[in-house]
Amino acid sequence: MGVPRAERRRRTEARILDAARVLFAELGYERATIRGVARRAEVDPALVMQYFGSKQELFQQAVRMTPPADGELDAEGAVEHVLGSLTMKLGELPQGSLAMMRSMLTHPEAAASARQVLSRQIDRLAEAMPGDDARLRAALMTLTMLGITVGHQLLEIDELRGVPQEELARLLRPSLRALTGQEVS
Amino acid sequence: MGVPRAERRRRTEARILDAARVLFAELGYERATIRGVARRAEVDPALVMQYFGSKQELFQQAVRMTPPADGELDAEGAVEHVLGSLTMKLGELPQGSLAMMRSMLTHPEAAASARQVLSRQIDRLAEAMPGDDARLRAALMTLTMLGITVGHQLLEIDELRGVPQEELARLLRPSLRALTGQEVS
DNA sequence: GATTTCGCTCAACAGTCGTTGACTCAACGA
DNA sequence: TCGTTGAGTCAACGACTGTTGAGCGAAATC
Repeated sequence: MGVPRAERRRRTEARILDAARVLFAELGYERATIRGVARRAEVDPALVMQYFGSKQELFQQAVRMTPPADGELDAEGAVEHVLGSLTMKLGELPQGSLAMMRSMLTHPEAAASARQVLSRQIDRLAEAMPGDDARLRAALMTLTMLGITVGHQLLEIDELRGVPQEELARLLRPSLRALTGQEVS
Repeated sequence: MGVPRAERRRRTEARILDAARVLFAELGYERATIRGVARRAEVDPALVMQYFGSKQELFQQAVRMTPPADGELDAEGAVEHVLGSLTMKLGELPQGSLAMMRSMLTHPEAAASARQVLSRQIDRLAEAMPGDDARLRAALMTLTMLGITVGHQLLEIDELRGVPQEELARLLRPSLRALTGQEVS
């Protein structure tokens, strides 16, 4: 089989990264082992080290993702933007995001990464919202979605199993809208 | 000093349990070690095993808590009940709850325990809410609070740091109320 | 006061983990 | 064709973990 060396290398590296994402997402940073990743990628554990240097760097590479391009939003667009992230999440939330979320409570590096992602989202929402406590309300919106995503994707709460994303969006829209508007004392 | 044997035993056991709760809450199940718990309780690691049998049982004992007694609730009381759990949580959320939450995404046993606690809360809220999708809306309310608690207590999101609980309750009340009421198609 | 009980410690075992260095062998460039 | 590079493997090290059994010494029992 005439597979060039560079190509082979790229494929194996990708296979390792995919395996790492799956295991980190399923088990979290601690329980996922280099040996397990290697076994799933059909590769020797030492090769994982040779390519990624350490378990820590493997995790960072597996979790790294491109931040979504941002445009301007108004208050109403903010609600739909948050609900949109829900829609994406209920479909095929990227394995890397799941890996980050799975470990964010127990692995310091994952926690830092999660804080950064959430902070970016909060910034974006706050710009679109009136009032001086806009950041606080934006944070509450973001954490609301975090809770629902955690409950659905990671804890697999029964009540959310198999509920179509449109219905969730429909139920959540008034609730999120209430966090957007400026209250009257 | 004449401290009776039974009393001494009880004190040491309590010291170990307290240490376990703190470490499980700070580090999660995996990173918290029997040796670490023993060191913090100023005791030999073997004693922890002798008293609790295994790390798993130590965790269960540390996390076990008495479910709050439940009375009747109406739809409006449900919102205040959820907000009340927030109030408690922002003050001195018991170390055992923090330990459970910290590990719920990475430790299967903690996940099961969390599901049970959340399920109980969902049941309680659903009874107080009208409509056939009451359980779903109750789940969304519960997960909303979970997200905010996680963000505040475990991820320590900057935006929530030092915000008085009354203001959080004030901002969240309309949002939660929107999840309670029956929508008109 | 002698004996038993038991809270507690000490030292070690077995397993798993991340990580490393020496090695094999096929693809590559001259 | 020959030497070189580099993808990939093998076996092992050292550290850390949960867990165990033997033993010590003071409190309890008679």
